[in-house]
Amino acid sequence: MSDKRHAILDATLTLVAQHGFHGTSMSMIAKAAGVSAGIIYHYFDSKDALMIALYSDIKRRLGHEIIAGFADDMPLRDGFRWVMLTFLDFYTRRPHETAFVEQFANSPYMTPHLEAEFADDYAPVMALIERAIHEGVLKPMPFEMIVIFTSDIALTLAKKHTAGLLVLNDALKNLVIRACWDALTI
Amino acid sequence: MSDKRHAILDATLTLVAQHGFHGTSMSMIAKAAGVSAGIIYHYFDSKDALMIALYSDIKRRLGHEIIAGFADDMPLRDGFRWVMLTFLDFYTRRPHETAFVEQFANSPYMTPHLEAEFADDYAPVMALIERAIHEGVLKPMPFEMIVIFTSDIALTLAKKHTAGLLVLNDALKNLVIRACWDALTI
Amino acid sequence: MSDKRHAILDATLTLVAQHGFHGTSMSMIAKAAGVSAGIIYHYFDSKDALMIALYSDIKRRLGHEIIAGFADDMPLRDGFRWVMLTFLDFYTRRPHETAFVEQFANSPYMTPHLEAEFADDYAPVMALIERAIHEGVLKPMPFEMIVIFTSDIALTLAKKHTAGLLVLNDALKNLVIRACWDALTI
Amino acid sequence: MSDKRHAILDATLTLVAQHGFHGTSMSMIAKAAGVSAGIIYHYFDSKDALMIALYSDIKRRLGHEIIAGFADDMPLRDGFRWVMLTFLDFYTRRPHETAFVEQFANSPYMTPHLEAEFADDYAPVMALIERAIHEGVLKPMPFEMIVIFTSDIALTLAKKHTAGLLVLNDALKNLVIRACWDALTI
DNA sequence: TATGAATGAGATTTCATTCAT
DNA sequence: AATGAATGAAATCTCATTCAT
Repeated sequence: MSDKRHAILDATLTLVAQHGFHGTSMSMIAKAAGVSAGIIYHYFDSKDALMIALYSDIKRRLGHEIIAGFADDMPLRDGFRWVMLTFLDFYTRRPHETAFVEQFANSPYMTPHLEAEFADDYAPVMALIERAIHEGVLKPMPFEMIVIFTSDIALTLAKKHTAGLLVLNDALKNLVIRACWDALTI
Repeated sequence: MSDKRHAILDATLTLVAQHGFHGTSMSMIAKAAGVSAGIIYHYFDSKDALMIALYSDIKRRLGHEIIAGFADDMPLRDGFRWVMLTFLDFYTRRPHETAFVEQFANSPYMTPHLEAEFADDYAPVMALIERAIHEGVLKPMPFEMIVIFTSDIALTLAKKHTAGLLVLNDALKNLVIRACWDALTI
Repeated sequence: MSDKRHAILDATLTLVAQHGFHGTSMSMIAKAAGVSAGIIYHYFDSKDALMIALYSDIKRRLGHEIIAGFADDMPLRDGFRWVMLTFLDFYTRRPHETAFVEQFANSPYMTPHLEAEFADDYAPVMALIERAIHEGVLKPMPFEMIVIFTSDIALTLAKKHTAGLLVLNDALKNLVIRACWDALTI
Repeated sequence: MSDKRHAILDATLTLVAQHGFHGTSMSMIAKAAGVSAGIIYHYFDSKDALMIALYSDIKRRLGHEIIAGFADDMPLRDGFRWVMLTFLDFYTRRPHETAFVEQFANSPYMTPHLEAEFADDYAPVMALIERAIHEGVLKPMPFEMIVIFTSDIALTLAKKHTAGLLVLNDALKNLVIRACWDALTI
């Protein structure tokens, strides 16, 4: 991928995290990326398309980080722990990405159709969940409840950490992972 | 409070829930509220002030709904259940308010200073939590963890219900309340 | 109609006649009309809508000038002469309107649907033509041929007069009116 | 002439006929012609120069078609008929060229100086007209009147044919040729 | 209180043209 | 002779806010 495209995405991420979608103009992005305003439209069709591309990018990277530590025959509990730690890690180490994702997810940009595009990137996680259901480890509950007690909790927690409302040390990580495991399993 | 002020807040709520902050202009609000564009500035200093006023309004109303069912000498578990049910109810019955609050909370409008203003409206809940800590019922954890396993979980769940990703029936409500109680208590 | 709306239409007419659609920017129009750029969008939805409104305006005014001299029981030949003289007069006395109409008619703005909107303004002329057909004065020919040998010829002639390619004096007017009458009648 | 130059002119013709000057960008032309945007500037100095070159091209081709059927000693009436038929043919068979010429002729591109450049291409027609004047066949009238009752009428008629407003069959062609001959001759 | 015309800055986007390769 | 990324000015249009009435 071209250097310039990357610089544009990078500048967008930082600026939106700080100023929001509304507060981030295309000329601000151009200036921060060190490119001309016009060239952004060579790489992205519109401001909206740029935002969507950036969201996709982040989701994909997060998916890769999760998959990276996966083994097919991992014990369920280890898999769950790895997923939670990766989420917590990503969301705390990358506050800009996290802020962007949160804004995006609660904006009119977000559509179910878009979300479906990342299925491949999270396939191993899905496989893990299906294995857990099959082995009768999980309480019977809708799939989205599992999302809540993994990704959503991790995101919320990391945001509060970044905001300085709590300190996400190892003890708290363990506490949350344990709490969520207890919440999900029989 | 004047009828017009109320109409403006109402129109703003609906429009922002549908189109986002960015997609909601003052003239759209004026038209939807059936008032002139100029008069909005009689009731609110600026667009930002209007948004902040609306957020305060919603938070206050939510606080009142929670307090309404409170008794000082309520058993802890009953108090917890009431709080959870009220959150779940409010967030599912009022999807516009919920969407607005979520967008607001993840936007540059939000400041810790602002959040502190609602302390009074949630005082009885705080008292309940302090009683629980004092009685040694809760696991030792930062205060914000308690927020996560009550308000934040309820909000996330209600959003998924509104989005049609799951159905929040009584069984699921009980399941979540139980899971969160288990997560928080020793 | 408001003064400002009129000033905008007036400025647009002059500028487009001189510089063409492409060469006439909204800010040029605003400056020439002595208004701010934004207010144009209070009166017209878009640049296109402004151009279409101006075209309609001119067509309507031309229609009124023609109708003004009409009597229902006019001899056909007098009616024809009046129509031709009015066209020639309008197109020579109003070179800006003429240049604008010509550009508009040969641009993508023009649609059959739009043209149909002026039927009412030219109804008496249509009635005259129908009377001529009914009385068997005209050669059998498509309606548009009649347009060619009246309006279109007059426009072309006036343009050449304005361009200095010929001088449209009374003698030439009579010659053309006679030539067109001969072309159309049996 | 190079293939690429030809492809560029061809693409420009089609696009301008459909979208107008304003609606036709250099990159649209490049894509339609299957060349890079930059190379257009190797063949033409600017967008304006390209448009002018295309106009010249069309006028020259039309001139050639007319001359092709000419004999110096042709009877006047046959010459006139040939000229009219060629105009009608060209303008109906080549609607893109016709639309382009019309737009161009009514745009700021057009200058008398430019028009004078085609004198050579239409020299035999001019000779025919001079012969007609010399032989006393024509009514005394300005030269441009002759243009109106030949080229301009043919163009207008063909445009209406292309627009579906009338059908230009042999009968109508003969009617028009006769009408114009009558209009011009004593 | 209330209107809505008016402002003017600024937003997104387009596009003719250039230039390193 | 050819590419297409890059520029930067300018275009259209929006919008929070003001103000005469």
